[in-house]
Amino acid sequence: MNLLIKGIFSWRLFLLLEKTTSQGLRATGRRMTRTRKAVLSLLEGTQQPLSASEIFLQLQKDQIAIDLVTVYRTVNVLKELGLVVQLDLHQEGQSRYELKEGRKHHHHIRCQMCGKIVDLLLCPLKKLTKLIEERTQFVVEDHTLEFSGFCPKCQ
Amino acid sequence: MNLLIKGIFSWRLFLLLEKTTSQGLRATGRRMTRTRKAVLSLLEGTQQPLSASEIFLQLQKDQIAIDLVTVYRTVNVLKELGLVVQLDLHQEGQSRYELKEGRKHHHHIRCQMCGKIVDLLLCPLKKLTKLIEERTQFVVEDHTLEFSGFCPKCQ
DNA sequence: CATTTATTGCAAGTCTATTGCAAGTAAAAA
DNA sequence: TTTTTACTTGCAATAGACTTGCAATAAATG
Repeated sequence: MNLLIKGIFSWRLFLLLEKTTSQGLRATGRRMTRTRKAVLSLLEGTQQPLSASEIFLQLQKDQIAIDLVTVYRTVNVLKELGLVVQLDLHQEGQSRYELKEGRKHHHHIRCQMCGKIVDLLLCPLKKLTKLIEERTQFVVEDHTLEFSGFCPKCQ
Repeated sequence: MNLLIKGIFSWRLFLLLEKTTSQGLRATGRRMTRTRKAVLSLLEGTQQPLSASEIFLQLQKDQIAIDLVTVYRTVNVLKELGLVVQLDLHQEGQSRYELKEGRKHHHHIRCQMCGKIVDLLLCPLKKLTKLIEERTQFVVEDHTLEFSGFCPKCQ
């Protein structure tokens, strides 16, 4: 398996690709391809959640030719496999994607000025979920929580 | 002022239009028009938050001809005036609008099956906001919180 | 009721994302 | 290794939500 995407080797990336191939793709009759490796590699090496067009542009910079359509299809496959989380942040008009692999459930805060996104490593909603289920008679499956404001640089 | 939209008179609607005109529109050099009355009237009489196209279609049913573009412009004006809140619910791909007038800050739960949206008359995030400001050094301006799951009918 | 200028409708455009299909290619079978 | 199978990709076209330009319309004011 060719791991030398962009000429950079990462042990974490190797494990991620291995696991994705054997437990994710192969198990669902899918294949590990050049483009899927490239997208996984990029997401693995990036802090901020990326949009489809950002992934497209970054890979273009890295001399990896992938159609934008393929980026959309790829992140959707990775989402189905549970490897990637899709974020629909308020007032962004586009989705962002981040690796879920090995990360705890968390939320985000976004700067209204520069768009910087920072992880919030907390979730205060477990108790609240029960209360809501009692009050509304819904079965709660998911929640989204997002803060926005001004980051230190933009205040 | 013609209040007889759809031939139905409502005292609450009368007060809303009066207040909107004098304190909102007039104060910002804007005008109370047939279309703004119609949109306000519809939102005032609806429980669920409505999307632009839903507003458009409902007004068409009510024999009130308003262009979809005008609906978008109208809800944006009402949003600027602070009379309407824009909701960008997860996985909906479109914004919804609800009257803010006279309502407390609240959040929503949405059925993943039928799309029904129910108000949650609570907000557990006041204390959390301070903690987040301390941890991230952001100044928090806003937050969004949304639950999803299955409503009683769809379970 | 005439004037001023905000507002509307229509057409066209933007942006994000999806779909159909022929060509390309990874993985299994021979 | 070669062949076969069918999953993937790129390209073009399309869909859907929303915006913009502009001429025509219609509120508000004197």
